[in-house]
Amino acid sequence: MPAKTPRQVTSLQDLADLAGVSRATASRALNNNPMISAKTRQKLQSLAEKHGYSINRRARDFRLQRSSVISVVFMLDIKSGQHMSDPFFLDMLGGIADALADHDYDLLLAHAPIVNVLDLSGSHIMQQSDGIIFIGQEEQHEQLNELAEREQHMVVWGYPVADKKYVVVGGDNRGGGYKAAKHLLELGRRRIAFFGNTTYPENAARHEGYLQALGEYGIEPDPALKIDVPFEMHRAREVIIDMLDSGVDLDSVVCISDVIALATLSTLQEHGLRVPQDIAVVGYDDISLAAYSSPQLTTIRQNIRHAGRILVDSVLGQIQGEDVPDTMLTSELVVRKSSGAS
Amino acid sequence: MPAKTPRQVTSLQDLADLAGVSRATASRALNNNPMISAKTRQKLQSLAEKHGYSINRRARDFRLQRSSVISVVFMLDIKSGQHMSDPFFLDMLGGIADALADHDYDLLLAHAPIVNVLDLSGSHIMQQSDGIIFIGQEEQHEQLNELAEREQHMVVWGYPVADKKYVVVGGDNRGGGYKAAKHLLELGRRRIAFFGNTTYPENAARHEGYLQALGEYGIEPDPALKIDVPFEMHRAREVIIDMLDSGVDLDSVVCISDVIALATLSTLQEHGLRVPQDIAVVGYDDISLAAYSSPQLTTIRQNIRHAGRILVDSVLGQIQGEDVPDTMLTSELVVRKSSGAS
DNA sequence: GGCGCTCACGCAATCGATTGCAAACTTTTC
DNA sequence: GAAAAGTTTGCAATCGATTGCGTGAGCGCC
Repeated sequence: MPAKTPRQVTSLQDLADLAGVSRATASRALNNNPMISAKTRQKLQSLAEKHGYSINRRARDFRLQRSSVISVVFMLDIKSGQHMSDPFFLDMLGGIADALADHDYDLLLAHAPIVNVLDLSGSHIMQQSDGIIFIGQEEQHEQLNELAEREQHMVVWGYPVADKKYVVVGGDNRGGGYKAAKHLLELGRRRIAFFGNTTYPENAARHEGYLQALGEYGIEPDPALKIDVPFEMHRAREVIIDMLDSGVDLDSVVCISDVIALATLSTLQEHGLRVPQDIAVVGYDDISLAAYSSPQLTTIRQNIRHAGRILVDSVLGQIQGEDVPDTMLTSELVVRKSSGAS
Repeated sequence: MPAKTPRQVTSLQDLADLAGVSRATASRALNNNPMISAKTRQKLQSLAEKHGYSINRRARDFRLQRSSVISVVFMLDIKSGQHMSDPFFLDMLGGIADALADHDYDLLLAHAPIVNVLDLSGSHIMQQSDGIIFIGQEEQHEQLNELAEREQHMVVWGYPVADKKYVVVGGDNRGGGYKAAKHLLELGRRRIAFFGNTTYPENAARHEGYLQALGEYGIEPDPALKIDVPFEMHRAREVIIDMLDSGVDLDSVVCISDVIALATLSTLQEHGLRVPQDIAVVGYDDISLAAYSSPQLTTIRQNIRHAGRILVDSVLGQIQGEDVPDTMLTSELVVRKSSGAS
C-alpha cells in the first residue's frame, strides 16, 4: 500500500508537522492548555485521533520526573512460611490493580521476599515508582519508619504500631478476633483454642480481641490453648496433631487465617473428630474457598478488594500532597456450618 | 550537616564532574566499554560505589528506546466466572515475577479483564513494555494472531491451536486428562464423569485425554457424564446438585480444576455421598490447598512456578531475536485419598 | 626528528515530551 | 492611524543517559 495511507504518526513532532504548528503548540493543544485557541486545539486533537497518535508516556514521565508507577511489595517473611499463594494476596492485588488502572497508574510487582526494606533504597523499585504499597509490615517496623522519614510516598497494609511515621491501612483485627471468640462463646463453647502465630502486631491484635471476649465471659485464658501454628500447611498439620496427641481439652478453635482453618478442619476430621459437633472452627479472611469446604467455614470477612482501593487512594493522596489518615476497615462475622450455629 | 558530607551524586554528570572526566567517559566506564582504560574504569566504578550512585534506569531506557518491562495480561473471561483469586494464578505470577527479577526486568500487571486484546494496541500496556505474557488465550485466538503479526514480542500460556502465529507455553493437557481418567479406571471405576467447561482448547484437550483413556478400556463415553460446570463456585455447586438430583449414575469424577474439585467434594458430602467410597474425585492443578482438603485431593500437578520461568525465558528470548519454540510442560498424577487408592 | 598508528577520551546529537519567555499577531482604545 | 493591551504561537532549554565520530596524546620505527 503506497501513497494513500497516512504515514505513521509516532511523535509529537510528526503531529505538529502535520498540523503545521510547532511541537510546543501541539503539546499544549493536547493537554487542553488554555493558552491555545479553541480552533487550534480542535484541529490537533482530531488529527491525533485520526492518525491514532497516542502520547509516549515514558518520554512525558521522564520529562516530568515521575513514573506513573506504583510498586507493590509483598513483605513475606520466609520463616513464617506464609507464601504468596494464599488467595488473600491475590484478592488484594486485584483490588489494587483495578484501582490503579482507574487512575492511569501502572503496577510494578516486587515479589522476591524482602529481607530488609532499606535494601530497596538504591534499587529501581524505589527509583522507578512514585509510591510504594507494602503488604504486611512483618518485623520491619523500624526500617519502614526510616523509609518514611526519607519522604517516600508509601502506605503499609498492617497494624498501626505505636510510634509509626508511615500511613497504615489495616483491618479491624482486634474487633475481628473479638467477634470470632464471642460467636463461639455465645454458642456455649468455653474451651476455645487460638491457632496462629502472634509475633506480628496484626495477629497479636486478633489475639487481644479474643482475650477480651473471653474476659467478658469471665474466662481465664489457658496457655495450653494458645498454639503457635505456622502458616506453612504441612507444618501446621504437625503442630495440630501434636496438640491433639497431648490430650489438651478443647471444644472450639479460632484460627488466624482461613488457610490455617482449612488445614485444621481436615486434620481434625482425620483424627476422627467431628466439626462442629466435637470442635467448632472459625477462620479469618473469608477467602473464596471458605464457602466451599466441608463443613463450610465460619469466618471473619475482611473486604480485601476494597482494602486494595483504599491503599491506592492513600498513596495517590500522598503524592498529591494531601495529609492522609490511617484507615481501619471493619471486619464482619460470616456464620457458616463449621461453628455449629443452627 | 554542612561541609564534610559528599554532595548527592544523582546524575551521571555529577559523577563525571567528580572524576574530572566527561559524561561520555563515565557512561562507558560504568558499562565496561573496552574503549575506556582500566584505570579510568576502576576510578569511576569505585567512585560510583562510594557515592551510592545508581543509574537512572528510566533515562537509560528512554534513550535506548526500551522499557525493561514485561506486561502480564490475565485473560479472564468474565462469563466463564473464573477469577483471579484462583490460587493457580498467583503461583504462576510468583514464578514470573521471580524470573523477571533475575533478568532485571520489571513486571507490569494488567488485570482488568480484556474484552478484545486488540484494544491493547494503542494502550500504554503495549507501548510501555518490551513484551507481553498472556495468561490464557480464551477465545481470542484470532486477535492474538493479529498481534503476533505486528511483531509484538509475546508468549501465551495456553494451548497450541492449529494455525497460531504466536509462541505458546502450556501444560500437557491431553496427557493430564488421560492420567486422571486412567488412574480411576485402574482403580476399577467405570462410570467416570467429567466436570468442566471445554470450550477453551486447553480444557478440550484434557477432555480428549480423558476420552482416550476411556477408549483404551473399551468404554463408550456417556454424554450424561459430561457436565459443563462453571468456574464460579456457587454456580458450580448448583450444577452439581442438579446433576445429582437427576439421578445420573456415576462412581467417580475428573474435574478440570482443583477449585472445582473442592467444590465438588463438599457438595457431594453434603448430599450424603462419601468420597472416595461412593464417588472418587480427581482434580487438576495441585493448588496448595489440595493437600489439605478432606479427604485430601488426588490431582494432576502442573509445575506452575516453573511454567512462569519458561514463559519469561520465552519472551526474553524473542526480544533477543532468538527463534523460540513452543513448550509443553509435563503433568504428573499426585495420588491422595479422594480417589480411593489404597 | 618526522611520520603514522593506536589508544583513550571529549563533543555534540539524540530519544519525545514540557514549559518559561520572547515574539508575532490581533484587537481595542483614544 | 498609532499605541496599548490581549491573544496565540514558536524558540530553545531541559530531564539523564548513550554513542558515532573527531581529536590529541603517546609511542614505535626508520
